[in-house]
Amino acid sequence: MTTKTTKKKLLLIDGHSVAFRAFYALHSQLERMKNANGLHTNALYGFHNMLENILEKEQPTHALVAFDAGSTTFRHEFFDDYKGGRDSMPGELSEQMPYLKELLSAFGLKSYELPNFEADDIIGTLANEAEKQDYEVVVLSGDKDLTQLVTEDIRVDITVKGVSNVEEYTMETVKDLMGVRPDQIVDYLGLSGDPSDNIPGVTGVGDKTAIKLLEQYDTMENLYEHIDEMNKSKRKENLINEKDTAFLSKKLAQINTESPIEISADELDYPGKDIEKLIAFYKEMDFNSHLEKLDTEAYMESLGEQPEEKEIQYEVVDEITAEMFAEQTVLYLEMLDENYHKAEIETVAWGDDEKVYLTTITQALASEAFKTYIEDSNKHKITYDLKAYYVALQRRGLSLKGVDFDAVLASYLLRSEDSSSGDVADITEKNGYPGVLPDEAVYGKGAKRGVPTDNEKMFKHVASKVDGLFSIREKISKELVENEQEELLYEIEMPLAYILGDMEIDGIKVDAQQIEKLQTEFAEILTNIEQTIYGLAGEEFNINSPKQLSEILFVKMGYTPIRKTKTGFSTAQDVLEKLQAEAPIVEHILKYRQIAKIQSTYVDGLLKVIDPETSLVHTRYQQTVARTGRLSSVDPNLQNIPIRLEEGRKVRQAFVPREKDWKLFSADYSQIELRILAHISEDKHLIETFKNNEDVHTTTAVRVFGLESADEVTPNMRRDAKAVNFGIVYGISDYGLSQNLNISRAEAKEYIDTYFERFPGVKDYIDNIIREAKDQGFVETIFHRRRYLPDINSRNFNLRSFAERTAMNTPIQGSAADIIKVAMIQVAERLEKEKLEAKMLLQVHDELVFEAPEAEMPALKKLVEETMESALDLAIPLKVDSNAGDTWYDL
DNA sequence: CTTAATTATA
DNA sequence: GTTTTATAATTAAGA
Repeated sequence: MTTKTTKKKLLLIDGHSVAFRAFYALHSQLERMKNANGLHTNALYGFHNMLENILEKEQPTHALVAFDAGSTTFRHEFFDDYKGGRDSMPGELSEQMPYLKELLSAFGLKSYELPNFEADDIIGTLANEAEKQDYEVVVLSGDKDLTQLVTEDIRVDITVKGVSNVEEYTMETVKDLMGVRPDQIVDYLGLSGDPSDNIPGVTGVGDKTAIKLLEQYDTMENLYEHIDEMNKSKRKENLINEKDTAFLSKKLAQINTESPIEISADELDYPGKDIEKLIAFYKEMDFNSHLEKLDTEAYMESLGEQPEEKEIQYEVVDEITAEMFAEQTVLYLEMLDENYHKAEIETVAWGDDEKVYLTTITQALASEAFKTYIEDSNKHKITYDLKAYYVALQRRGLSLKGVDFDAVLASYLLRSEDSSSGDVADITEKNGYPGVLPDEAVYGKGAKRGVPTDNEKMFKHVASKVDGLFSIREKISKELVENEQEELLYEIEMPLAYILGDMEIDGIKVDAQQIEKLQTEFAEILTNIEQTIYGLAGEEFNINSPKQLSEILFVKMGYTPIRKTKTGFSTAQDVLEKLQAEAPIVEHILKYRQIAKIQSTYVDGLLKVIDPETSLVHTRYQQTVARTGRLSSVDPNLQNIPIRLEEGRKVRQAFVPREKDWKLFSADYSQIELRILAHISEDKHLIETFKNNEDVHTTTAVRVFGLESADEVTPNMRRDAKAVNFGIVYGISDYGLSQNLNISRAEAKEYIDTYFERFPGVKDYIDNIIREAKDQGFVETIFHRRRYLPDINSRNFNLRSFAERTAMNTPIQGSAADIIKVAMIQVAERLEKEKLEAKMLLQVHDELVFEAPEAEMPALKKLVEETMESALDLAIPLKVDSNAGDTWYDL
C-alpha cells in the first residue's frame, strides 16, 4: 500500500495589514454595515470573507495570524521616525479590532504578537523556519514589502481591490509584478523608499529608477562599489550624498527572519472552525447570511450522520409498580404547549442514570403507585421547571412533593441568560452532557410542531432528557455552592414556585361585561377620532402604521421630522408632543394611539383570556426570564395593566373579587429601590431621610437645590428631584436627565454633580460597584443573585456604558426582587398558618394584590404589612402602603 | 414567520 | 458619535 504524504502547509496572515485592507475595501459600506449595537462591522466582514477564501483555497494544515505589538519596534532604535507621519487607525476600524480576535478564534486561528517586533518579522521568522522543516508556506498580507520573503516554498498573497481577490507572488511572478527578484526587494525599498512606512530612500529615486539600477547592478552593495563608473548626474550625486540613508532604508525594510519568537511552526496546527463560536460571532455581528449558510451546512451534515447517542435503558410501561420508583429520580413531564395551564402532558417519565420509565398521563393518573410517588416527600425528585409540573399535576388532582432540585431554576441562578429557551438540550449541553437533541429536532417548529408519528422517537428523546438531567445535577449543585446561591435556590426560588403556582391556578376574576362596556365606549371614540384625523389629513390611511403616518405628517403635510428611526422618521410620542404646537392633527393622533392601545391590548386582549366558565384569568409568572431576578407575567401580562391615565385605568374596574362580600386588597413597598440604594450605599443622608420617614424626593430637592427646609420645595423642584432620583437608580447620564426634564445638558449635569456632592455615599457606591463589575465580571444582589456583564470592559462605548449602568441598577432592582419574593413566601406561610381565607393573587414588582372576605380585611392588612416590612432587616425601615376596595381601580 | 416601532407597567 | 433600568403585547410590513 502506498501512502501519499501530503506536504504540510503553513498559512501566515498579517493581521493588521489585512484588517486595513478589508476596512478600506468596504469603506463605502461603512455606515450601512453596523450590528445592532452600533458597532461598525465592515472590516470584520471583509476579513471574514478573505479568510473563507484563502482557507478554502489553501486548506492549510497549520496557520497563524500575526499582529504588530505596540507602537515601537526594534527599528525605532536606529530610526526614530520609522512609520512616522502615519495616520492613526480610524476609530471605526479600531473599534472592530477586539472583535477580530473573536473572529479568528471562531475560525480556529491562533494569534501571535511579539513586543518590539512587527507582524512582518514574526511571519518572516516562521516562514523561514517552516521552509527548513519542509513546509509549504503561504503568506497573506496587504503589504507588498513582504514579497521579499518569496522563495521556492514560500508564496506571498497580496490583497488587491475588494475582498475576494489576491495577487500571488511566487518565484516566477515577483519579477514580472515588481520588476525585481524577491531577494532584491529590500534593495529596491532602500533605494526607492516606502512612503507608507516613512522609509526615506534616496531623493529622486522612485520605483522605475530603482528597478533600472538593480537590473544593472543587481544589489545595492554592488551599485555602490561601482558608483564611480556612473556618469556624472544629479542622480549619482544623490546616491553618493544619501548613501547612509539608502543603507538605513534597506535595513528598515529588511524583515527580521530571526526574531526571538517563542513558538514554532509545528505548534500551529490548524484545527478548523469552531462552529459554536462562529455562530455566536455571526449573531453578535448580525451576519445573518453567514448564519443561514452555516445552518444549511449543519443541517446537510446532520442528515449524513446520526448524532452519537448514549445507549439509555428505558422502558415504556402500562403497569406501574412501586418498585419502579427509586429514592432519587428525575421526574419529567413532556408538554409541547408552553402554557402548562392548558397543555396536554404527552409523556410522563421518571428514572435515574440506570433506568428510565415512560408512560402516558392517563396511565400515570390511574396508578396508585404513581400518585404515591408524586405525593411522597421522601421520594426525592429532580424536576425541570418546578412550577409548570406543580401546576400541571395540581390541575390533575396530584399534589407534587419531595422536589429537592429544579434544573431550570438552578441554571437560571447560575447564568440567568442561559435558561430562558426552555430546551433541556441547552442546559445539559452547557453542563457537559451532549446527548440530548434540541426539542425542535424531534418535534419540529412553528405550525408543524407536534408529537412525531414515530412514538419511539419521542420516548427516546424524553429518556435522554431524564438521563441528562440526572447526570448534570451534581455539577450544577456544586456551582451553586461556589456562588453561595443555595439559599437563593432552596429557600427562595423553589418555595416561591409553589406559591406562584397557586396564585396562577387561583386566577383573578375579571368582569367581562364591564370590559365589553369599555369596548363599545372606546370603539365609538376611535371612530370619531379617525374621522377627525382623516379630515385634517385630507385622506384615509392606516393610523396604526407608523410608516403611513410619517408619510402623511412629514411628506404630505410637510412638518419637520424630529428624529429618525432605522427605517424612516419617528412618530413616537415624545416626537409628536414636540409637534403639537404647530400641528393640530397630532393631538388627535396621540389620543387615537392612547385609546387604540387600551382597546387592542387591554380590552380585546383581556377578553380573549377570560375563562368563560369561571370568569377567571390565569396569568403565568415567568420565574427565569428577567435578568435582574424580577418576575415577569405573560399570557396575559397582568403587570402592566394601565393606571396612569384615566381611560386606561378604567380597565382596572373589571378586576374584582371572586365572591360577593369579598374585597380586593393591595400592599406596595414605598420607595423600595431608593431604600435599597440607601442600604447598600450606606449613604448617611439617604439613610437619615428614610429613618426620619421623610419624603425622599423633597429631601433630595432640599439638598440638591441648597434649600434651608422642606417648606421651600416647590412642586417643580420636587418633580425635578424625583427625576434625578430615578436617574440615579437607573445609572444616569446628563443627556438622559436633560431629555427627561426638558432642560439643557449643562443644567442636568449641574443637578447630577450636586447630587453626588450632597450624597457622597451614593457616588462611592456607584464607583465601587462598577469597579467590582470590571474586576470580577459580574454583580450581585443582597441574596447573591448574580448577573454577568461581559461588556463591562468592552472597547465599544455603547456596550460598555450600558454594562456600567446595568452594574449600578441590577443590585438595586434585583435586591428589591429578592425582598418581595421573601415577603411572598412568608405571607403565604402566615396566611396558611393563621387560617385566613384570603388569597394572594398578583405580584406587580413592588406590589402584592390579595382578595379576602370583607371581615378578614383588618387581619389581612396587619399580616401583610408586618410581613412585608420585616421580610429583611436593613439599615433603613421598609415601608408598606396598602388599600382595600371593590375593584382593582379603587386600590 | 420574523423584525421594527410603539406603548403599557414598575 | 453616544447618552435611564426591567419587562410584554400589538400592529404593520417585509421575507
